Amino acid sequence: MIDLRLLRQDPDGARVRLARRRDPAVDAMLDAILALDVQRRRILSRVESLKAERNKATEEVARRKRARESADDLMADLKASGDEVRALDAELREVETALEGQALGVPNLPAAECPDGDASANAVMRTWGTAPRFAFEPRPHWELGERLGILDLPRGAKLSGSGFPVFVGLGARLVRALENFMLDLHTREHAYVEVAVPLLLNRDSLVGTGQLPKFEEELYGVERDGLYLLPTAEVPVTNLHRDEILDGASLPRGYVASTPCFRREAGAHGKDTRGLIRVHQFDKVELVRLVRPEDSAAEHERITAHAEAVLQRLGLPYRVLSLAAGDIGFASARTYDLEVWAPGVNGWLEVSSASTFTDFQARRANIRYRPEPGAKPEFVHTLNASGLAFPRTIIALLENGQQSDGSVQIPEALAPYLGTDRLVPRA
RNA sequence: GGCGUGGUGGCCGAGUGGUUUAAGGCAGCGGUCUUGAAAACCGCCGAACCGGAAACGGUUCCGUGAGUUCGAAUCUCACCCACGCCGCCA
Repeated sequence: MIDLRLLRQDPDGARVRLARRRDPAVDAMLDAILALDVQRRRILSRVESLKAERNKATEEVARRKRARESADDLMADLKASGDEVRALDAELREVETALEGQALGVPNLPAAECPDGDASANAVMRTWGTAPRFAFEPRPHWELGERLGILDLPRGAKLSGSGFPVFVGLGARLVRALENFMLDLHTREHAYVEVAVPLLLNRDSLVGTGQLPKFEEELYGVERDGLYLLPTAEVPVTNLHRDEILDGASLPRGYVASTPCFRREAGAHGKDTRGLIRVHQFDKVELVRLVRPEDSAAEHERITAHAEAVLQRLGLPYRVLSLAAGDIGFASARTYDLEVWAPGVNGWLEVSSASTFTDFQARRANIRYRPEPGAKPEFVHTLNASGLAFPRTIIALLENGQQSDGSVQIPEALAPYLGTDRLVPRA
């Protein structure tokens, strides 16, 4: 959430910074917030001075009662002012509800380092590995998956609809292998604490990380119980410490979780959605870090390196993009996308998005820390990165590893987890 | 799902309508003592918001929301959560 005090102090500065997002709705929201903020403080000062008077008079009533004197005159006055206080309190609540509603819709301030412009201005920071050269036309993963007998999209569609893939045999084992491989890497070598978390989450959790109230249509909900299926483990893991004050000495904290993710992908059908490219349910290993504000830029580089390590171990060629201010997500201040090379579909696919949220999520989720024992609590900075999302990793493994005989070579680092170093087509 | 018990500060825990300005303890911070540390003793020690340059002043917060009252941690109602027993169930 935007810092209201900062906005009040320097509204034009906030406007200029937010303008880089190229969201035409933002200016009107800021106008509404500033007006509501003035209104709020006007009502607040009135109701607070009324309450101060009332508290004094109430004490006097108590004093007289103890002295067995009459307080009837005072009590009659207080009855009238009580009604006024109630009316003002109601008015205040209304203004505050409106104010919060607006404030929750304002995106995070982009970091100065973000390139200017929309998605076309995303900057390639570096490229790792080399794309394999084929003496034949490389096949897309949906063909490979079918021929290898590890992917069954039609049956997934039968069970749930398109975008719900079924993995069979070594395909299912590949999912399990990726999970164990990534979790082992991050816990053993990058010192993350593994957590297994709920997949159904309440509203507060989704507001905390910024999915709600704005992106309700992207979420699957269980309306009867007021719960939502997680779109990413970022939500439960970051919210682990919602409404807490952490010991400064315990920072930075790193958590890793492997979970399914559910996304409605409303309106995304038709383009770039074939096979496993864009699905409604997928598994992902997610990294989350809670850090001191002064460390967040360095921590952003670190968490990105942790995600990159997965691709490097798998020997998959990838590139790192710095997203432009007009392309970063709602809650993000700065994002690096990791895109893996997929020769079968002849394109770069996003397998990880590493973001720093500054204090935006911490403010919404009320996650604070004490810099020193006895010091005032401050908001932490939160970061996350996929490490990695499975379907596109599987796409890259199949399409980069494919051989002329239709088999697929599995990277050395993954083979022990899969129990074989080669996937072979069905007879 | 039914019945019962409970929810108080970073943690534990007292408090059944008005000096609660939430007792007491633990943890934390500062000090005395000590070569240093521990122990002991003394003092300080919640959060948010509003006004103010600051000093400071004010308001709110005892699971959440509504209500009764001049006044609510305390009384009433609804909801949420935890625990126990019963029922159902992997």
